[in-house]
This record gives sequence, C-alpha cells and structure tokens, in this order.
Amino acid sequence: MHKDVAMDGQADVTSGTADQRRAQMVRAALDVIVARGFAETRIADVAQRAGTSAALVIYYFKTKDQLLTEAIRYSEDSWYAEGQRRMAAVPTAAGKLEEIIAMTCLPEADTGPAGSRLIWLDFWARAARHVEVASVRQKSDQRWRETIQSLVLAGQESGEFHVLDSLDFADSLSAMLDGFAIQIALGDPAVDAARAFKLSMCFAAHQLGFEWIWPQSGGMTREPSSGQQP
Amino acid sequence: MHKDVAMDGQADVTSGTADQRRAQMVRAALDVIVARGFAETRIADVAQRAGTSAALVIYYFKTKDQLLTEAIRYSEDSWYAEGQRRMAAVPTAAGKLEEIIAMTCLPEADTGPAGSRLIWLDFWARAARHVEVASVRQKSDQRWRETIQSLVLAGQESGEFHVLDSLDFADSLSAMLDGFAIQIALGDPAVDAARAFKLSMCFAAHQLGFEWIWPQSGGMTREPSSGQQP
DNA sequence: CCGAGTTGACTGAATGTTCAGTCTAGGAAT
DNA sequence: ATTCCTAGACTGAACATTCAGTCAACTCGG
Repeated sequence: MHKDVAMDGQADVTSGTADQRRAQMVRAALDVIVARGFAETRIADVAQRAGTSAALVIYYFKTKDQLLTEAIRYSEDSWYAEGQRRMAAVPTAAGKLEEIIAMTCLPEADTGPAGSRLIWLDFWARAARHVEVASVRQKSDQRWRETIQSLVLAGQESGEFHVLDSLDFADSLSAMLDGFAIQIALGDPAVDAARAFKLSMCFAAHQLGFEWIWPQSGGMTREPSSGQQP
Repeated sequence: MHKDVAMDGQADVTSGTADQRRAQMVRAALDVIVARGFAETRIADVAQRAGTSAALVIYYFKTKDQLLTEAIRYSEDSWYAEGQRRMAAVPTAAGKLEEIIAMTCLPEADTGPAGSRLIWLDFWARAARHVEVASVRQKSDQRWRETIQSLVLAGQESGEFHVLDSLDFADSLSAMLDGFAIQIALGDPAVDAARAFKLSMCFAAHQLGFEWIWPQSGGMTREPSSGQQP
C-alpha cells in the first residue's frame, strides 16, 4: 500500500529525504514544462532532469497529472511568495504597486521559477479542461487580485492614492497585466516588456492619482527591483 | 504533387468540391478543438465530425499540425470579419468601440465559430512553441489593435473622443480585453462577462472622455449587438 | 458511341512509435 | 527481516501516418 502522500506538505517527517525528493522532482518538472511546454512534457524527461528513473517519479506522484498539477501549484505559490517578499522591501504603496507590475512585466531577474509568464499560457489552457488545475488557478488569481486591492486600500488610507472602487481597479489592472503577460511571453515586438510596464504604470498612476515617471535613477517611486537595464 | 491550395481562400475554382471538403474539415476541427481542447483533438475525432475517415483528413492536410494551424487561422479570420461586420452596423465611434468590447466580453450570440474565447487559451499556449501559429497570432493581434487604434483616431477627429495617444490606448485596452477574456473563458466567478464588459467600458469611456451608462434600452450608444446570423 | 487509360477522391487495414503506468527484484536503512 | 527506495525491463493502448487499393468521373482515339 502507498503512503498516500498528502499534498499539504509535511506528511511523515521521518524521512526528510522523501520530501526533498518530491520537491526536487516538482522543480525538475517545472523546468521541463518551461523548456518543452506542457503538452510535450514526458515523465521520462522529468526523471532525467531529476537524475532518477521514470518509475520513481510515478512512485512519488501516482500519476503524471498529479505531478503536473503539483508543479503548477508550486509555481504559483513561489510567484506569490516572491510578490510578498518584494512588496515588503518597499515602503510606499505606489512603490509596492510598481514592484508588482514590474514583476509581471519585466522579465529580467526571474522570480524563483524561471519563465513564469510562459507557463501561464499553458496553465490557462489546461485550467480550461482540468477541474483541479482550474481551481488552483482560480484561487491563485483571487489571491493576487486581493493583494492588489488591499494595497490600494492601504494607499488610499495613507492618502497616497485617490479614492475609487478598489475592487474595480484590482480587477482591471489584473486583467491588463495578464493581457500584457501574453504579449511578453510570446515576444510580440509591438508590445515588449518595457512598453507593457510603462502602460500599466500609467494606467495605475492615472487611476490612482499619483505621479509617475520612468524610473530615472532618482524618481520618487524607487527603481523597480534590483538593477535592470534596457 | 498537390494542388497546393492557396491559403488565401478562393484558390482555383476548378474544383468546388475539394475546397468545400477542406472547409468542412476545418470547421469540424474547430468544433472538436472547442469541445475537447487542443491537446485532446485526434484526427479521428475530426474525421468523425466531418463524416469521413481519418485517412481523408490526412489526404487533404498533409499533417495534423497543418490541420490545426489552418483551423486556428480560420477561426481568427472569422472573428476579425465578424468584428468588422458589427462595427459597420453602428454609426458612432463610441458605439463601434462598445461593439468591439462586447464581442470579446459578452458570450451571447456567439460569433461564427463558437467559443472563441476558449480557443484563445489553447491558441496562445500553442503559439508559444509553434512558430507558424505564433506568426498567425501576432498578425491577428496586430490587426486587432490597429482596428481599435483607427477607431479611436476617427472618434477623435469627429470630436467624440478626447485626444490622447491612440496607440497607447489601443495596446492597453487590447491587453485588458485579453485579460478579461481569460477570466470569462475560465468562468471565474469573481469576474464574469458582465463585469468585464462594464470595467472595460468604464476604462474606455474614462480614457477617451465619453459618457457611458449601462445600455438601458435607450442609451446613446445602442445596445451591444442584436440579432445576427449568417 | 465506346472502351482503354488516367486521374482525383476516398477508404479500411496495417505499421510503427511513443508513452503512461506495472512488475520484479535488488539495495539500503532500521 | 521488514520496510522503504530505486531502477530496468515490460506491457498495453493510443494515435498519427502510410499503404494498397476501390470507385466514379473524365478524356480521347477510333
């Protein structure tokens, strides 16, 4: 019989190695998904990437489906955590918002799992047919919108932002970011990362009523994240 | 060798039947893709739908890839044509814009190929890995943005709209619509079609400076779409 | 008008490959 | 010696694509 490893992590702590193995495989899966795409991801590829056998992968994740779903969940969680981390490092609401927008728009200094934008496309497509994935996506998206919304509320309370319906704004910005993410992921020459960033920021600044200029190494809003050059 | 049927439609009229067959198959493919999703679309399914054999499908489209690519191209073209058609039926720029937005947001009275929104997800995902599809998407998107842009320019000249950078607006709205399309396609309860429509229209109205209220059967902007069928 | 030859449309039955998922048996830890 | 781990070899099914023709509609020389 199987240990029926629970998806919430801890399982039995007796074997630290087992959990490590699982995590390693999830990460390997993510790498392969990014590189080859969802549809082209074989268990054997993941196994190879993780330096083990296909049989072992199945041993840990009962099915391929479960592996992929877990990989996606992991990716989303990392993404969210990264967002929280970045926001915490910035004091002003406008700065936090800029950080969020930069995260989806500017590809450099990839967040934990590389190529998140690329994965999203597969993610969405899969969510359309796969209930479990759909629910992961829905939750993840919800969480993200709530992050934006509460950020806006905070900014309004501190007087940084105009007062407007924060939910409307969160939903709109979130949609716009998703839309730009597509263009960026697909490398559309007409709408590159920098342009998406600019347009998103202009939208936010305009709606929320704060000043924003391209981060010229001295703007009031701080440069988004670390060093990045056009 | 093959007749090498040109992709721009009319081709040579010598054999009406062959082209009909092709078109029929493309439409069948589209149906299957919508129903089962891209990855789960088998040639046999398409053949069955079209009332023929898998071998015949391959006979017309050398490979499955070609069939799918052509199906996507067809879908996009229909979508675009539908857009043009709808716009032509409305006099004001604001009305046209509303029509466009309604088309992506409101699911009712599906445009020619049903479930376009759903297909987009697969479309994007596939574009990420498949050069040919990528180019189809890029062109299609470009065309769409240009449509919006020239619409805005026209509205500005007639004095309906504020003056602003029409390209910036087109790119932003287009992104927002894509983003909402995802939520709608996936049936996210937090952002349903009506809400997406409202938020998009508010964005447009706000940016372009025209009045807009929910179409109350007598608004200045006409109700989005009406009865239409081939 | 006719029948041998040609060609395009079409099919059912292979073929061959590619994988997800077993199975079995060996190794390591307890 | 029992219980996890692990992997190589297998199984079985799902499919895309090919093959070897059949069929019907034509042409065209006589």
